[in-house]
Amino acid sequence: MANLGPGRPRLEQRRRRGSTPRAEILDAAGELFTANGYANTSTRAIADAVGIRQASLYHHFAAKDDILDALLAETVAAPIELAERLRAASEPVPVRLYALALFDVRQLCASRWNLGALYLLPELRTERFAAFRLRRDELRGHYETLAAQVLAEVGAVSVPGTQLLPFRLVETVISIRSDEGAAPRYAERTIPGAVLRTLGWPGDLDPIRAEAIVLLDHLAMPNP
Amino acid sequence: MANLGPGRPRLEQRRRRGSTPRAEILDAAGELFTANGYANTSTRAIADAVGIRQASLYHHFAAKDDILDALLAETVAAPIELAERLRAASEPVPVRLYALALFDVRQLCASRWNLGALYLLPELRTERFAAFRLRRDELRGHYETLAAQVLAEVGAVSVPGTQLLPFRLVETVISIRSDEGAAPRYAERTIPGAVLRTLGWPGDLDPIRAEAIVLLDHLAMPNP
DNA sequence: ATTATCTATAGATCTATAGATAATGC
DNA sequence: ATTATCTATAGATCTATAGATAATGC
Repeated sequence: MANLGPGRPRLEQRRRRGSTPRAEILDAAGELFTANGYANTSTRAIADAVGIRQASLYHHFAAKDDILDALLAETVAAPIELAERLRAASEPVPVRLYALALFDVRQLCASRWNLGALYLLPELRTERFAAFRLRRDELRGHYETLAAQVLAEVGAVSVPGTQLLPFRLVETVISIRSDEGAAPRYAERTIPGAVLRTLGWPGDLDPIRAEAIVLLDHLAMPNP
Repeated sequence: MANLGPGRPRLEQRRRRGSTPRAEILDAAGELFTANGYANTSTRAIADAVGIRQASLYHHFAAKDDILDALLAETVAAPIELAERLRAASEPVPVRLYALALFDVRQLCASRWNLGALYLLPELRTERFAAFRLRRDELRGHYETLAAQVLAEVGAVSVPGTQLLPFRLVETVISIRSDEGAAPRYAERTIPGAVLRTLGWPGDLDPIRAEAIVLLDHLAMPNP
């Protein structure tokens, strides 16, 4: 009801999740980019979905690609933050890797839009998105470090490149969710478990999972 | 040199791989769609890359999405054909699943363009691509059937959804290749191996791999 | 004065169609 | 006659900028 704050009033009512115009724009753009594609989504379509004029977008974002960049940054911030906290944790490495995978899978499943589907956009290869690529590389690095430690613990001779699979396995949630329309309930058990299995971890997964859940609770990551 | 066949001569020389105009167009479109995105690639850009006028494309394809459809169809035809032949094979199930994964990974690594990156295009959700989606579902079904048989053989209590992972694991080649610019050499050993490991297959992978390679040789699939 | 919106528009596209033209093939 | 190309263009976009307007806040 209230149209608080300064500025000329909108012609249309607020309709989007988010308390600031910026958040409203990101919500609309997230929906449209994932539903219709980045290049196919016009700034006019975003503005229409928010209920403002096309030109008004440019008060909040200097260009269309700044909207994409903001959405992408949100997708990696929390898992990177968690991975950094996990470095200081004293739990066994398999528990820490399981916790990272579980947290990431949960976020990929539960996020309002399947933004991970944007990772393959050719636009991300341009200089404009170099910073985002570095952030995603950070996250990938955390996965690879933990995976290499698990491999070392298991001690079996492992096939080259095996430590790269956990990160990729977790991101299969993106294509599963894209193909099935929603992420299936079993993903958050199956995929973190498969992460340890591909590394040759032979033990029972249930206690690892239980420890990982407690650990996540302790680290108190804001749930997505 | 020769400009054989009927029709008005081109203004520019042939420069694309492919002996027919159709093949030349698909080669150019494959490059441009994967490098710059489908929506970002104009029919003019494809025509320029082939060395013909924009309008001349429409003699070979009725619309832009027909070009995409033709490219996509090529990516699933060979693995589906192989999967069908594998049903009649007498080798143990793990060998057959390994063979399918190995063949598919090899094709995804070696194909001239990383066309799998187009699977996440929002355009594919439209009615226009319903036939392609069905074909890809066929391939996924073959993976799931073989995976379920391996799970049954292994006999361990498995986590729900585990039989869906092999198909997804194989397709991680697409994002690996997209991120690294090329598919790494170890993918064709690591990924088929990981497929069996996620299903709980406990044995030595080397003999399975050797049998799978012989099997592929026998089935004489045209190499991509 | 500052802020968030609005209206209007420049300049650059893009897809697909209509119809002409220049080869080969019968 | 058939085929593959060509030229020309309609009609529909799209992003970003310039500048006006209507609120709040000092």
